[in-house]
Order: sequence, then C-alpha cells, then structure tokens
Amino acid sequence: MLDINLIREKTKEVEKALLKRIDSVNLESIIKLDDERKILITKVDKMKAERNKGSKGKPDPEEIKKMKTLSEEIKKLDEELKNLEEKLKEKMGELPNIPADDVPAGGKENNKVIKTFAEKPKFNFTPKDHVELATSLNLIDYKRAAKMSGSGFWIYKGDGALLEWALLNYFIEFHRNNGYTFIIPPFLLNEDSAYVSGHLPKFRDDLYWTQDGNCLNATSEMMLGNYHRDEILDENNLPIKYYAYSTCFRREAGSYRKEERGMVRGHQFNKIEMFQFTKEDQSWIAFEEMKNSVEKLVEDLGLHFQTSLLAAGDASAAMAKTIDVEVWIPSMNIYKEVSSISNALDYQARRGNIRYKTENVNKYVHTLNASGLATSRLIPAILEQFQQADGSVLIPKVLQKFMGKEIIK
RNA sequence: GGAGAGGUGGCUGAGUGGUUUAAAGCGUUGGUCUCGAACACCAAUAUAGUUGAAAAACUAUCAAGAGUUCAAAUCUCUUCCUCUCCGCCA
Repeated sequence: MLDINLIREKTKEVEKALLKRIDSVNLESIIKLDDERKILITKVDKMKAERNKGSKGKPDPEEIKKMKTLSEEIKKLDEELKNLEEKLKEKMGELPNIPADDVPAGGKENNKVIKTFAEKPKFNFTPKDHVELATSLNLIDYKRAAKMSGSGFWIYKGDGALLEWALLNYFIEFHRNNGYTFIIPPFLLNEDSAYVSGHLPKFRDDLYWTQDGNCLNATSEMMLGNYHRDEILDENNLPIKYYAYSTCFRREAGSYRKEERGMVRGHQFNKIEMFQFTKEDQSWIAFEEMKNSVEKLVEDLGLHFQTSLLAAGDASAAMAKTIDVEVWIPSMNIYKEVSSISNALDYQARRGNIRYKTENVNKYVHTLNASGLATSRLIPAILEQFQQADGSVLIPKVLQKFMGKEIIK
C-alpha cells in the first residue's frame, strides 16, 4: 500500500516511477475518490457532532423527533462512505510499490547481472545431472515419493537427508552468529494473514487450503511479516532481525515439470527465511547487510553463482528493489534463483499497520526479507558442481562437520 | 466434539442505557524538592481520520461485525479469540 498523501503531492513523480513496472497508471481517479471521501467525512462528522450534542442529558419529545431524522440521514451517509472507502482501498491495493531509483524499468529481459562468484566448473568427463546423481548415490527417492504423495515430491534418504539437514544447520548457525532471532512458526496460517503478507489475492491458486479455511505456508515470509502486525514497536529495539525455518508448500499450478526435473521445483521444500523490521532511514543499510550475508553463505559453499538486480516488472509488486542470488546448474545450463533479497520500504508495513514511535511521532517501519536459504536448489547445484569422475560428490567444507564425512559415494 | 466462564487503555481493574470527556491503581516521561538519589508532591501519558497556516476543534474506536434506541462499553444477534472441566486421540 502506498501513501495516499504522497500520491496527492507528487502525482507526476509517482506515476512516472510506477510506469517502470506496469503499463498504465491512473492516479487521477484515485485522487478524485479521495476528494469525495474527504467531503463526505466532513459532512457526516458535523452531523454526528450535532447528534452527540443533542443526545446529552434527556431531550424533550420534540428534540427526539428531530434527532431521529438526523440519525437516519447519518446512517445513509455512513453507508455511502463505507462503499467509497472500500473502493479507494481496492484501487490503492492494486498499485505496486514504487521501484527504487537504480532499478531498471521493464520485465525480466532487463535484469542486470551484478557480480559473478567463483569459476564455472569444468569437467574432463561427461557430467551427470542431479537426478541421476541423487538416484545412483541413493540420496533421493523420487519413485516412492510419487507413489506415496504424487509428482512434485521427493524423499530424502541416508546421506541425502543428512545433506539437507547439514545445510539447514549451517544456515541456522550462520544467522545465529549474526544476531538474528530464530523462529519456528506454525506452518498453517489464516486468510487475513495471507492478505497482509500480500500473497492474496494473487497466489490463491498456488496455495494449499485446509477444510478449516487455513492455508499452508508457502514461505515463512508470510508468518514473519505478520508477526508484529498492528503493533507499535519500541524504536530502541530496531532493527529487529528474525530468521525462520519452515517447510514451504506450493501447488505450482501450471508449471512445467519436464524442464525443471528433480527437485528444482516441487510442492514441498525446506527454507530458512531472513526478515528485518527497521527504521525508515536504516532499510538500505539492512538491505546491503542481508545481501552480503546471502552471498557469503553461498560463497562459503564453494559454488559458482551470480547476483542479479531485478527489473521493476520482474520483482514482486510489494518490493522497491530485489536482488536475486542465482546458482549455476550445469545440466540445465542456467542460473537458478536460490534467494531473493528485497526491500519493501513501508509498503508492507502500511498494509500490516506496523509502526514505531520516534520523537512522539508514529512512523511505519520498513520491512525486508531474504531467503537464507532454500535447500532444494542448492542440493542440485552441489551435486552437479562437485561431482567427480567416479560418480561421487565432494561435500563442501562448511557442511562436513554436520555430516561427519567429506565425500558422498 | 460437549458444558461453562470471560475479552475494557502499556499493565491490573471498576463500570448493566444519559455530566464516562472510561473511575482508581501500577508503569512510563517531565517538573518541584535534594549536593545527588529515594520518598513525597505536581503534571503529562492511546490510535486513526477530517477541518485548520497554526493553536485547536470535531468524529470514530471498550475483541470484530450487524441490530435495537433520540442516545450503547452497557441491551440483542453472529463471528473470532482466551481460560476451566469433560469426552476423543496419533
């Protein structure tokens, strides 16, 4: 949600910025609605003031008659006002966040690679893809998972399960050392929360729903963003840094399984999510810090990867700026996202009504999130990038202590 | 799943139709006192919206929504949540 006052005061600038990510903007109609709202509120409030005055003490019968007509009129106007406010809210909700100045306009094709890390691995043998490796090393059981749960699921087994858990442990330890607070949230959340996190109405079909009207969490960002909903935070506690573990569930309706074999895209995967609530002048510092953390995490695994600045149209609508960390998957000849680091500024905080008090003024916090990290795309990258001629796979140094070995064979 | 009790400001807690502009206490902040502190005393202490240059005024909010009424924290209905007891149960 954008600030209506900003839209009123800097209409042209806002319009221009929004055109970087969407084709057409009509701010005038929003301002007009807001004008109507103001006029109506002034009118109704005056009538209510009159009624309150008249109803103090015991009015005589004639006065009661007058007040009755007044009350009926107020009721009508209140109804009108409610409709107007709903319409305005809906229109405001459709507006995406204003992209940061350095974010390129347009869609995916305008994403900019910022930096590349480590070397692309070279093989003097024919490399296998991660499905072959995971199957031959008995790390992942795709077949039995399909039998039990259908396609898009997999079973971690033996060293595969240990590798998954080692990654999670590695992340958990890393964030703990960086002063983040660990959260394990419920994996089910109610509809209201999904609206506040911005996943509804857009992703309704991509979420799993229970018979009680809850949905399964698709990323713990949904939980963390709601954690301080409707609160006024103590500015001395900011920035607040959380990281959460959750299993994430996604229907992935309509996606192509063929091109994304194995575990690149599934209905269920594990993820550690980072989240920060900051003061308004601290969020870009936090953004850098989070980006550096994610880069360090992947770098220390020894993987070849790159970072990209997403174009306005490719980033999610709530975000002012997003940088993707993309890891090299040799068999696909492509870089696949393992983390998006995003700054929403006050856009999410407005929706969730999350503020802090500073010098006796309440301001909206800024919110940021980043995966730190999802495992399901790292495992293919690790298997493929670190495979040896004999079909074994070297385990990254940072994971060895969690697995008790150096090589999977 | 059944039965019961509840939800009031940062917190505790009074308030069953009309000076409630929500009592009182605690907490917090500022001041007086003091060499300094404690005590004591004085004062301030919610959020949002509208009008206004400002001072300020007005409106709404007592879990949420609807209703009754000239007037609702208070009466009625619905929903949500919390607690207690019972039942069921990986």
